[in-house]
Amino acid sequence: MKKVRTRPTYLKGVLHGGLAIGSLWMLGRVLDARAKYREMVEEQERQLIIPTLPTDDEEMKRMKAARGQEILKYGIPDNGKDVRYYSNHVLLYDQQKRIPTWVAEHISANILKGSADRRHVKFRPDPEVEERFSAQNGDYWRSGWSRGHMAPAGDNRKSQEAMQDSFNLTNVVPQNLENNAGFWNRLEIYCRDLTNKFSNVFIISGPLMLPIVDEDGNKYVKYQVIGENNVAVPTHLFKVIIVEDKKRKPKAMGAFVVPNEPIGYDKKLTDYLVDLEALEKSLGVTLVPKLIETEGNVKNLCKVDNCKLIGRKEFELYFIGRKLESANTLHRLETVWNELEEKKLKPDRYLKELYKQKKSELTEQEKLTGKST
DNA sequence: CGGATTGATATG
DNA sequence: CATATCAATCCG
Repeated sequence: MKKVRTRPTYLKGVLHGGLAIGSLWMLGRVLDARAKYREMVEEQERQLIIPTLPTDDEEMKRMKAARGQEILKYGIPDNGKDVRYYSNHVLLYDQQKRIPTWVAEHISANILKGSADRRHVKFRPDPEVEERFSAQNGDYWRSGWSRGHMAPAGDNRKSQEAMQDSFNLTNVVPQNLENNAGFWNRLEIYCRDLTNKFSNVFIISGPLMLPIVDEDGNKYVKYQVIGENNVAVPTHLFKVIIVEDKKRKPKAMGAFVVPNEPIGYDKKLTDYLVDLEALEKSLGVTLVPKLIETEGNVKNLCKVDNCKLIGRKEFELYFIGRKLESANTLHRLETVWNELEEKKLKPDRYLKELYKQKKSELTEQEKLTGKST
């Protein structure tokens, strides 16, 4: 494009008529007018000429940033997607879906020790999230979906603060109850058991919305939303596990994607083993960017370990133990104890001992309250 | 360990 | 009065 430059008419007289010799006043006026003219031309150039693309990348960046500042005069749209830090977990929260995008944690045998109790803690909206972008307990109530921890309560017994943090709804997704209490629970127990074999275990968990092919042959991402706040129900859940050796080097990694539905004892964890790259692609997130650097040394978790979840009998014995521990009446204690026979389970020495101890404890207690009332 | 539901009580 | 909170009970 050619620049259009017109000579201002007010200068014509001066230039055509020549300078008035001896008139410094006039010379001053002329110089003044020329300066003014140059200024005007430059201004026209600034207005009319589209700047040529600078070859320098840095210059380009600078220009875009400067233009961006003008464009975003009224602020940068804010989706609140800053990484959020808590006592014992870190997460990215999705304000649109009202669930986390991912939740990261680190556990070790030492970190798992503790006595923080989930009975003294309640699910609550995350106080750090703007209310209109937050899920509420009411959204889950009678929805048919349970509130599933991503960073499990059982990984946060170290302190009551960590326990309470894990009950923030930013750490929760709508999860099938049977899945939550069953397969997913066993997966979480498996992760905790890994700390007996490996010094440190790093875990990232989160929800996934996978596309399905509909009758028309097209693909759709479809998910239910619950409650007034339209909390998104994930179609699947993922968990990435990294275990370290004693030198604190990454030893093995496993990525799993599990459907958000009941999963029975007939399924193995390895049935849900997936390629990390594929999971990341589907999620749109590079989950462990710094693991890539040492990828060559990181083995498949299920080859280093067997990726075997706790079995049915072991599992049922496990939570019967928990129930015996929490029994507060003799009647309750007996009810739980009778479950063993119903399920044809044989109590081990620990369970028998626990039962005996609890029985004498509760007998004593009920004698006392019986007398006082 | 992972949860929901219900009913009594407290509260504005 | 309706809603919030807690304790008790229950299930896999």
